[in-house]
Amino acid sequence: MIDQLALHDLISAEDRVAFYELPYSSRQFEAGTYLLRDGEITSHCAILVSGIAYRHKVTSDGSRQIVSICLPGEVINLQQLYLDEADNNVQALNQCQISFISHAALRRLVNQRPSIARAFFASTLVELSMSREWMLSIGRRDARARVAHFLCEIALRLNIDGVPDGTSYELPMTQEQLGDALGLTAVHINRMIMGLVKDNLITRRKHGITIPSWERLVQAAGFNSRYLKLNG
Amino acid sequence: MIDQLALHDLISAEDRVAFYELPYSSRQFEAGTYLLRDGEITSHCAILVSGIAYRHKVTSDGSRQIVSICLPGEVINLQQLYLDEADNNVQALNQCQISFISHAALRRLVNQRPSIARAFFASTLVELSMSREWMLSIGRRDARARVAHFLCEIALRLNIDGVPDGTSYELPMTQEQLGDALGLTAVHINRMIMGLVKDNLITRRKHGITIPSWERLVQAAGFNSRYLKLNG
DNA sequence: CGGAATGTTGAACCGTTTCAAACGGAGTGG
DNA sequence: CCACTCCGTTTGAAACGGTTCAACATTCCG
Repeated sequence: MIDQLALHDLISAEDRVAFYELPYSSRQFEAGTYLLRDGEITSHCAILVSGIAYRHKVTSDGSRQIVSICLPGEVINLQQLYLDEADNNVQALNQCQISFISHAALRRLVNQRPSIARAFFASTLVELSMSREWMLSIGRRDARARVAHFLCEIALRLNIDGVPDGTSYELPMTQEQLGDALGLTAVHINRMIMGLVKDNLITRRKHGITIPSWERLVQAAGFNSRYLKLNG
Repeated sequence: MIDQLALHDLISAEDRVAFYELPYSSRQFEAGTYLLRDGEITSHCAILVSGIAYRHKVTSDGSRQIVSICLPGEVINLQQLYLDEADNNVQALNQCQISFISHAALRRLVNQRPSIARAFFASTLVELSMSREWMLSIGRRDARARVAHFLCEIALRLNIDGVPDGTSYELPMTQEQLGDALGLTAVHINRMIMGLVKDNLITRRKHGITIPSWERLVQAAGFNSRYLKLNG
């Protein structure tokens, strides 16, 4: 099943059927395995059907920056459909199910069906928009707001219709990974999370996050959901 | 003239002609004027024909992050072709000439000509790739490497065939703007630039940057051009 | 159960910021 | 042509946010 592909509302029912009829294969990957490797040249597009993954890059002296979180429905390596080599890595955070569709088949479909091309284009534009907001976070928000903002973003992307007070979700990331995502140290992430818990902006159980008051967390984060383009 | 649109090599000669025949209008903008405003809904795509601009976002408490530099050939607001509202600002750094093409005309063309759709898609993917590297800079490189890396990127984007030693270019940015681009303070930018000059990694005259040794600057920056996808 | 990975806490340190003051160049008006 | 102002650059000193290192607690997992 590749139902979860976020084809937005831009795609017609007929085109959706055409998409679903493409031949594909499916595989499971354990937490920690690479779904895409820097330097790799792929022949298939990989769609994340279930699970969570992260995309990261590494500097020449070895420090790592996570540049995005991949949620179900996203094509992990759309870039390689038109640009040759991958310049980033994608790694599974928990058990991930991936569907593969050959570049050839997808290119053919995209050339024949403008509405599908448009859907891919739009999803890439949203990704670009998210990465701009991510830059704003890393560059200009202090550590506390950065963590809060990240938690807001994930909450909303997992609950696209809104985040009622008391919403909780699983965030299968270590504090080290959070640090790499937000340009901070694991130690400092820990202190910030502790702070958020102390101020009752979130509560935790293992990797489960609960948000008692969406409004207060949004306030602490300076979060504005507009950049996620959720409402078509 | 909208010749400079970076349509890559992906587009056929025939399609290029079709593109150039689209009706468009052209205008000049002074340094400092907004070419795109947060919240704006546009009916035309704007192509930067000459001049340099920057794209930025602002946090809820007013600090600014520049998220990309726009060079000639780029479509400034491609995002608004498929997503409604702009969520970022674009401002001219020097005198800019902009060509406008209506969304309607461009959509029609893109629907009819897959190779043009592909070119826009590819250029968006490159922009995404650049923004990922930018995140890596802001998140994980120290101030000196960040400045050096930025100077490398601009040098290479302006001289896509390579940067021979002694290359120089105009960078019409204040140190405050550089700070906003790199997530630093104007004061600290100044110290870092001073340091680069002292170590003879760059020389300056007003806003002109000269690179005596590309290799040494690349070394200081930890720069790898791969993410720019310059070679098709 | 035992060992490794992750989370927590404290203290010292350091890169960057902040604040403040001086400097230089470009443009303006007298 | 000089005096004045404005904006951006330069420099110094103090303060701060986040890092580093190190030790210990906890959870995870075979």
